[in-house]
Amino acid sequence: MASPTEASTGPDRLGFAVKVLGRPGLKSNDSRRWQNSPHLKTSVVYLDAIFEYLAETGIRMYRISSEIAPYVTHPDMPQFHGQIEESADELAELGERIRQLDIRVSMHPSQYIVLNSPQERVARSAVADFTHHARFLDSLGAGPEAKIVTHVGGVYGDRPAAMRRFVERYRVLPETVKARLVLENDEISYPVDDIAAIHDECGIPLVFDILHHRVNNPAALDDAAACRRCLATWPEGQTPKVHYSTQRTEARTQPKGDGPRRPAKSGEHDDWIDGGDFVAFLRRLPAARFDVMLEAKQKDLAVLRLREAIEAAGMDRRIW
DNA sequence: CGATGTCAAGGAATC
DNA sequence: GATTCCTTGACATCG
Repeated sequence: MASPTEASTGPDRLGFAVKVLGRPGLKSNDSRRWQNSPHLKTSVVYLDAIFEYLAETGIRMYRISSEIAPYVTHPDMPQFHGQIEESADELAELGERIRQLDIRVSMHPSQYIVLNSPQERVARSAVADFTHHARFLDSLGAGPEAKIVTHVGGVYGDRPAAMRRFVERYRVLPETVKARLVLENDEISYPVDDIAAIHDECGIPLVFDILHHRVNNPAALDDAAACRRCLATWPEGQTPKVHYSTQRTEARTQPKGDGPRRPAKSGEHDDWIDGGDFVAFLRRLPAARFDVMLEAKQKDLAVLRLREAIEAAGMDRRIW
C-alpha cells in the first residue's frame, strides 16, 4: 500500500450481511448446538466458500456473522473459549485470501451486547464480546477499516446518564477494540444527533443508517445532512461506512381472503433496495466517499439487482 | 418427512 | 418480580 492509510482508490463498495442467497448450500457459520461440538474451524471452511462466491460476483464488502465462533464467550462453556487461538493458522490463511480479493469485512454483535447497561455484569460481558470480535479480526490480519458496529444501548429512563455511561466505558476499552468499534444510530432510542453528541465526547466514528434515521429523527435533519454529519467523524484515510435499506411498506404475510391489507411494521427491511431512492441519495452527496452495507432481506441478490439500477442511472459517482 | 419446539445473552412495556 | 414481545433462522426432536 502506497500510503499509511488503506482507503481504496477503486469504486466505493456495496456489500451485504452474513447470509448468502444467490447460491444454495452456502452456510455463514457453524450453528450446531453445543452438544455437537461446533467450532470456528468449521465456520472458516464455510467462509472460504462464501469468499469464493464473492470473488465470482465481484462483491467487495461483507459482514461476517457474529456467531462465527460458537459459544466463544459463553460464561458456562470454557471449553469453547480457545477457538480463535486454536484456529490461528486457518484464520491467517483466510485473511490472506480476503486481502487478495480486496474485500472489506465487518461484524455486528447481537442486540444482547450492551455497553451502556447500568448492570456492571452486562457491560463487562459487552467488553468481553467486543474484545473477542477484535481478536477475531486481528487474527485475520484485517486492516483498520474492518469495523465492529454497535448501538448505544438502552435509555433506562435517563438518556443523558445512559449516554455518559457509553462515553466513559468507550474511553477505557482496550485499544484493539477502540481501533475497530463504530457507533450506529438506532430506530428506537438514539438518533443521529445523539450519537453525534457521543462522538463529540469520545471520538468514536459513526455509521449512518438511513432507515433508522427515517423512523427516528426527532431533530428533523434531512438524509444528506445527517449522513454528512456521520461521515465527518471518520479518521483521515479510512473510508466511512453507511447502512442502507428500504422500508417495507406491506406486511410480508397477509391475511387470507379479501380482508384489509396489513401494513408492515415500521422500520422493517424490505426484500430489495429502491434503486431510484438510492441513486437520488447518492446524488445529494456528490463529493462524498463511503462504502454502503445493504440491509435487504434478499441479501446478495439485492446487491446484484441494485447494480443494475446504478448502471441504468449512468451515475458519475462510482460504487459497485 | 413435515411439524413443532428451542436457542446464552438485554431492554422495555405490562401486570 | 414475572411475563411477553422484539426478530430470525436453523438446528433438533417429535409424531
